[in-house]
Amino acid sequence: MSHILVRKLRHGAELSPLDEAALVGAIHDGKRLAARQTVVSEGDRPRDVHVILDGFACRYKILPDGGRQIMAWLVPGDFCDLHVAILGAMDHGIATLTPSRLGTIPPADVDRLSRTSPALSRALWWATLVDEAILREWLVTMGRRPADRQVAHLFCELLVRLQSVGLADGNRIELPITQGDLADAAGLTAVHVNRVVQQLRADGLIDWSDRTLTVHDPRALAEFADFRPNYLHLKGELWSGTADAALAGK
Amino acid sequence: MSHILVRKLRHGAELSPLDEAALVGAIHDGKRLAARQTVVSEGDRPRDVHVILDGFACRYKILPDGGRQIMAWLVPGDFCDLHVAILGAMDHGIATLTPSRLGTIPPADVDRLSRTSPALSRALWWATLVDEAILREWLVTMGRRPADRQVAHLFCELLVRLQSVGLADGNRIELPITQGDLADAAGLTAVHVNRVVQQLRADGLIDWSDRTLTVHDPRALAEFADFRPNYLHLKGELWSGTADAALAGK
DNA sequence: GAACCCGCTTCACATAGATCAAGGTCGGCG
DNA sequence: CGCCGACCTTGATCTATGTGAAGCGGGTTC
Repeated sequence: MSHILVRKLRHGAELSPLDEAALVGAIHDGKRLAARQTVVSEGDRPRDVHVILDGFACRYKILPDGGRQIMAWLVPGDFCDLHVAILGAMDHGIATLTPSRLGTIPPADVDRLSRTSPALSRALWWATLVDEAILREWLVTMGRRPADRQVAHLFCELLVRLQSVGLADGNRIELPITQGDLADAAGLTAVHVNRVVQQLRADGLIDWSDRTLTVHDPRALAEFADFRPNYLHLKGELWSGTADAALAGK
Repeated sequence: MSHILVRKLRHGAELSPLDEAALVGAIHDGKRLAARQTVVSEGDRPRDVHVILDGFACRYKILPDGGRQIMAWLVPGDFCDLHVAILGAMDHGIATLTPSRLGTIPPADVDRLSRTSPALSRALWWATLVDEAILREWLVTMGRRPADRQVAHLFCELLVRLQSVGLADGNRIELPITQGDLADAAGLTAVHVNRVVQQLRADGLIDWSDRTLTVHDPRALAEFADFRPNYLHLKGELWSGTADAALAGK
């Protein structure tokens, strides 16, 4: 099976075998980290670009009162800091949520690859723009959707994202994060997330136990959450027939 | 005075006079739009790239219940849809908030410029990455900050962004948007935004009348809002001495 | 200059979600 | 093998913000 990063980026551009080989060749097998370890801190200027090869991590900021807001899940295939070189210092931190394996790529190689291959250049742009699109959708969710829809929406997104890189077993994914983590991402309280999750379970929409999330009926959950995967800009007809099609026909 | 787009992008890269001329030369003077007009709709694949030359616009999504979430302010110098070509269809809409003037750039020219000039390429990346950083900060604000801080934070950000492109008169900016618009951006209600704005006025932090926002003491407002401009990744020492410096010394 | 409309303001009341607090369960570690 | 620390669960109560409704002022239209 192909490299996780290749599986992801194929959604963003048509990569030639040469592109794929060059990309994989640039990845240095990096460190393993335990759960809840800092990968990069706010203010850092990391030397290398990090890629998640295995495990879950997140982007976050800490507030003066000690609160934490998670602004993105980083799952296998995701870049942590593709373009720090351009921005200078990190404006947020990155930490693992579960034991993880990270790869690194020297920034010079990133530059070279994207100058050499139009397809890779496009793929890297695509990955960045999708990250941005996800942020926009999270903003909508936090701003305008009630807590239960919000949590359901996060579940839908995670399912699709993991499916898109071949890390799902049907409608079941490994989701070894904590309800507290989920709360920090949703802008809710752990207590309230707990109540919401239990309701989703009681409604037969999901099962979440043994670090495994099972979505019994993805279309029903998507309907409930008002989840439309268009913002993930994936190739292929993931979940064809969801509200996505409804929008297209509008 | 130089072109608004140049003034903005100079924060992202060292542009040579040639770069600047090439960039400005690529901009076609576009249409004028009244307030509250759609520029691009969700699902569109706009032919040209749009730049705001004058006025205020926003990115937004509409929810099934009719609610609107604004996900970004677009002010003069901002790109509306720099990379639709890569993503395919727009996953959100763009609309003017005030009467505006838009420029357009053919996507082929964008490609050419960024292939030809490393500095321009970097500047375009920078603009995109800053948009993303702003989204992250908004997420933090919506998730973890109370309504009054949230509104104050938006004011701080707007002030700095407009200052950075020379559109502020000291600590005063033209802010011809509606309290309802502000509410749609903050994920609040117009009623509640009204209460909060009045409180900020009563506390002597701001004045907002005649479509003009005056920040009496930027450092005090920033302190109140927990605003640190680092995420805007601007050149120069805007507001040096704010909490930003505190973080650096941490 | 009357009629309107839009945005601002205020008030009374409702509620989603926060907060505080107390168990309970389970896996890891001494 | 028993303790301890994370995490989950539940309950009671509080509060920030939403909802619904009404009035007001200024600018625009006819």
